[in-house]
Amino acid sequence: MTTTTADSDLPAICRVNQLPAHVGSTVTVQGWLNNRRSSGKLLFLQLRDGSGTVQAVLYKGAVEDSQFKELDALPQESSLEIVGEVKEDARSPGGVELSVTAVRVVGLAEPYPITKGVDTDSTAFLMDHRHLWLRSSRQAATLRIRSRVIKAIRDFFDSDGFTCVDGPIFTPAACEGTSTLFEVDYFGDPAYLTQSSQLYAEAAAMALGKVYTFGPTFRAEKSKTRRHLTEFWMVEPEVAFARLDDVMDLAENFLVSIISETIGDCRADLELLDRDCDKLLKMVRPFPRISYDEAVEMLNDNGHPFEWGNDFGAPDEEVLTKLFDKPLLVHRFPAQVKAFYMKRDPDDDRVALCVDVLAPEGYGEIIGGSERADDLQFLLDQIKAHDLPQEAFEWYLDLRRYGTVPHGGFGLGLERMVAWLCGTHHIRECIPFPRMLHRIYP
RNA sequence: UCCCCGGUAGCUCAGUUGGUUAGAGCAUCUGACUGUUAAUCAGAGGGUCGUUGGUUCGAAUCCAACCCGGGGAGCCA
Repeated sequence: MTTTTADSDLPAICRVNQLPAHVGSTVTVQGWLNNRRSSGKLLFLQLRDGSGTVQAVLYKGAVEDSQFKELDALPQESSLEIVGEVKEDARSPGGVELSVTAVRVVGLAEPYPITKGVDTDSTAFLMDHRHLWLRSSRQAATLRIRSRVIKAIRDFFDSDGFTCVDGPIFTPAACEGTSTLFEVDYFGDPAYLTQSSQLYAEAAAMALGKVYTFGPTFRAEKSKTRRHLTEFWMVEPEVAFARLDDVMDLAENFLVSIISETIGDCRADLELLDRDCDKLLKMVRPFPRISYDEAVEMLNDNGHPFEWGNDFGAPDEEVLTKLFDKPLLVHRFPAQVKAFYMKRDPDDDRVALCVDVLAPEGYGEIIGGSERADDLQFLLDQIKAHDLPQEAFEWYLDLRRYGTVPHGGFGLGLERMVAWLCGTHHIRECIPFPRMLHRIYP
């Protein structure tokens, strides 16, 4: 419980989720009117404060008749300070309720657009009202889980000797073509919003050993699927002297840590979202690891013809992930479908030392990582073969000129991770204000 | 960029051989009710049927173009 400052005449303020500890006390609850029901001389005000909702019971006569009448007609989402005694009552949702002695209307609301008939099928309407939709219980729960996932991510790396070194948002040149980059005017020259901090993370790893970057990422792809945003958050660890097996171990430990940490603190929110936490807690090490070659074989064995050399599409991933009940690690893809900076497998020059982590239940690729090419001449050849401007990469090539070492890392898409954890169908609900094709408001 | 679906009240939707004044639930407004749980009950207001053009005596309904949105593919995290 905290004490008030501005309105010190009111009893101590209590958040809704703390009310059970204050049965018998008179407290103030600050929040918004979630719902209202009346029964003649009896009025039920359901108040939401971000930590939960509580039912406040008001008898006619407890306040002046004129105020009772005003409260009996109060629009949804009006903001209130309610003073009342905390009482246990089995008839109240949540077990405790407020027996009201005073109410202050802080802000009278206009008729609220999101009404009972609006459900999650009304996508365009809810997206246009995203700023209000956040007030619904499912959206608020999702954002609390997102916040906890972010903390779990930072805690995992911070407690394992990693240094957080965020990459720049403005970048000078494309690392993989400009078609998927957002161009901005940078004092007369073109610049681009970052679509990965990986190259910068590699530079930082040569200075600090173990680093991670965490920030927004921008992709100008015109993707319209439940797995895509044009602006999303990505965490990218990078470790000097790490080999592909180390990268896969790190990814596994990382995912298990996020799941257990988040469930530890957010079980109620996950259950509100109808997510089966026990099922998630079965995601323990080791995760299945298969090579691309084995994956191709599995696809063909399961009546899903697939030719070696192609990248997996969403339907291919679905077939593969349905064969397992844990995240699936697929490693050593054909180099031709992967980025120029990935190291080749010394045992098979056709494949790259890379790994994709595919989440179960159709959430797709949540992690992509690799061991990086550490040989200067190989990178020079790759840049030429990919038709990239070498001068833009001189700084990156310097990392191979001045004490090159094996190293690797991966990137995890935050919203895809949160969507999988929450069981949310579309990742747009897993970021406060999603940016998509056709969507930049609010 | 390609494929599929849609656009009727603030919201969700119904509305076909083309035919009076376009309906329902929720929301809003008015009233009733001393334990409601998405409260209930009675009444009221609320519409450029996405836009433009065409066919027709007559179009929400049929045709065309366009606009907007949704789902998926590709690409990716």
